Amino acid sequence: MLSQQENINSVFHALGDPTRRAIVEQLSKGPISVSRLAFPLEITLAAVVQHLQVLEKSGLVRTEKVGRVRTCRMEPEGLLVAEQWMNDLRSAWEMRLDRLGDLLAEPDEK
Amino acid sequence: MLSQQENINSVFHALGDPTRRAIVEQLSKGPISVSRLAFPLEITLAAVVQHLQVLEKSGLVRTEKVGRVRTCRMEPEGLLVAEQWMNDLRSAWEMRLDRLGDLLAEPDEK
DNA sequence: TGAATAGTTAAGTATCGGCTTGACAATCAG
DNA sequence: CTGATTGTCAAGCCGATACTTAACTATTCA
Repeated sequence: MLSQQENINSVFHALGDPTRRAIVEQLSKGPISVSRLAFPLEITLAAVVQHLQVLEKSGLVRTEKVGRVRTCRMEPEGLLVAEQWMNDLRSAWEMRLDRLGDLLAEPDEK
Repeated sequence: MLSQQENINSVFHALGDPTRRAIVEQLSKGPISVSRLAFPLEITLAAVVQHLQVLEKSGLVRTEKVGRVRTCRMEPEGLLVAEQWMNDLRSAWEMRLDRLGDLLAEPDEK
């Protein structure tokens, strides 16, 4: 089981690579097999499989093999940790601005 | 000038590193100098400066030097491209689900 | 002026990450 | 069974990157 910190790390690390972002963009349009995923990317199947392993460990993608074809789907829940991290960051930033604003508005409050 | 794609890439790449995320977390609490930023990170000043260069090029951080101290601030606008990318991804995913739902609800529509 | 503070820059190192190749396994179609 | 499709695994290559060290600059302060 991944700790929260490790999970955040794996998600941002996964999204840091443009090829992997292209993969999840494709998956957002619907499930697809590994080889059909590979085709427009112009890299080998093996490379795509490696990207998929990274994405799967991060929880952004789920895959399932039936017969000889592995079908890949986006896992929207996986995005949550990243979205949450950014929201928290913004909140901290804005809370600080608010406190600053209060101080400026009421400089001589008791 | 960075293209949109290059910008998305630089932001996600910047956030892919845990030390850099720690830096922007610290900056969300307010501006701070480079050496005060470095202290809890347990790496050299030089390393922190390098991270700051990455963050600055991505637009997530702005720095300004006055006298001999460089003050670093978070640039919340920089987050927008990443937030936008995630929103677009979710939208695509949900639009697809909607169309799927329509098909199931009205299987014999003209 | 001299010493301390704060940061910069360049060079080198070592690890990581993305990719390929090539050999292999499993499934399906004829 | 044979051959084609689809994917897997292991090894290695190589460029990117996180980090250090060390020499240097600029500013502040006593």
